[in-house]
Amino acid sequence: MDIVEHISSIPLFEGLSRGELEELSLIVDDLTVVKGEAIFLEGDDGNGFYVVISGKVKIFKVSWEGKEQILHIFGPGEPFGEVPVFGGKQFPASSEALEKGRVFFFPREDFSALIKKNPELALNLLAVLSKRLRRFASLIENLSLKEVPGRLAAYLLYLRGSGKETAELELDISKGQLASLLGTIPETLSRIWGKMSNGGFIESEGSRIRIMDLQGLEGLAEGEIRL
Amino acid sequence: MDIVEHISSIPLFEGLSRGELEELSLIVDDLTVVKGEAIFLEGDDGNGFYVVISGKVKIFKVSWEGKEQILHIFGPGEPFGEVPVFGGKQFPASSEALEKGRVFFFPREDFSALIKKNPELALNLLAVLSKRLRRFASLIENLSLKEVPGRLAAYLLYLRGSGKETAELELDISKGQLASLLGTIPETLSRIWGKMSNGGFIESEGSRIRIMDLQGLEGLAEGEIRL
DNA sequence: CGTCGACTTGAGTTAACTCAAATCATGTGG
DNA sequence: CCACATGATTTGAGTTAACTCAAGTCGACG
Repeated sequence: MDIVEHISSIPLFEGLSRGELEELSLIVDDLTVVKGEAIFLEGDDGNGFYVVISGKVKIFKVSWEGKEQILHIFGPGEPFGEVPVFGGKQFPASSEALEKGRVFFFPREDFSALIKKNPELALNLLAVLSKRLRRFASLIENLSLKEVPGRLAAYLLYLRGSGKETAELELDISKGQLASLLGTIPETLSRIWGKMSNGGFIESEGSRIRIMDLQGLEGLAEGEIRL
Repeated sequence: MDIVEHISSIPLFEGLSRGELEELSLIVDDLTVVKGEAIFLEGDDGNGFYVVISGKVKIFKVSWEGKEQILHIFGPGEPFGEVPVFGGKQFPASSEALEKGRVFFFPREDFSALIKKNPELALNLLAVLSKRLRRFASLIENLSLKEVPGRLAAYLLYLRGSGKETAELELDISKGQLASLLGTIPETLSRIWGKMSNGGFIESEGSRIRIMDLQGLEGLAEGEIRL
């Protein structure tokens, strides 16, 4: 597929003219990434931002002892690493490809110019950042105010919501990564997963999950009930 | 002081023409708040955003059991509650005045129109949201990857940074609120505060703090050393 | 079929929590 | 100006969710 085609299908660029899209296609850097490849590290200077074209990318922080907390997992069409473009300074977290894929890089300068000419684009960006703030607020709530069972329940409900609202779910990341996303470790996640299964809340086989007690999960997520 | 004066001194509105500032002054809602007054609640529809003129405002979430996590504390000149303006939907958290003060409210519609005409304003907003994402990333890191002593040390270093880099600090919120900001409870904070004092990291008397061992605090914040 | 990484299970430890009570601080009415 | 009420902070004792370390077990792939 042509680069312009890819760019035009990025939601962030909705509303741009054909000419602008072509202009963008000239300044974009088309990157191929392999599984586990670092895209940028916390503290690096951010001279532009990225958009996932294919594959998945995680944004994360690592503690002194090596524990990892995933902030985001982005898929095709989603921009990432925009903070330094507007906030100046460095990337607040690191980024790594979860699987082989393709990523576009847009240099800051050219992009900034485009924003000034396109209020529409600025609005799209504001919407993207707002959505991200929302996600962070929710993550903070999970980490600070919920126990791990509640976080897991909330995640399963989130997965369901983004799908067709069926009881059948497919976990699209490894359990190890899920643990990191929920702010815990694989051992703890595994134990709680087990309890949720015996508890009759879910049934699972590998990454395939079936929600058996939706109300129960909601109760867990809210903290009303416990495992 | 005249309303236009107040508005013109808000960093977010830097770059607006006199005419635009006056236009804003006509649509603004000038609110007086008392200590403890709720400004909006999580889930409320957001039909505009706010700017603190005087006093302090906290943005927070509350758990089922009543534990509170403060997301932000804003002072004069700082905007808050902008997420629903760009992201649609409701406020992701609640807001309450920490002390008697004054708050301006800007209705969404009029403001949106202004953005479209002012790329400058949009850029300012993007910078504000970016800064906020940074703060959240740091909060998430603290909650997930640091223990309470590390969070407290990081907070003290942050306080110092925003001041004149002296060893003398003034805690401008109650310890109870600080506990909530650090994702813990007053009892735990008190105990750790005590340990930091005996440990020779700080000396304190009420809200007045003196940093006695800067390197030690940095070590604590990084997780290299422990109490 | 063996190897490697992912996941699970077991045992023990610990940071931080809950509940309860004492102490301190501040501001107000008498 | 004092005595008390109210809220903030501290201290004590006990509990617990989640962690660490260690040892399997499972599963996919070369």
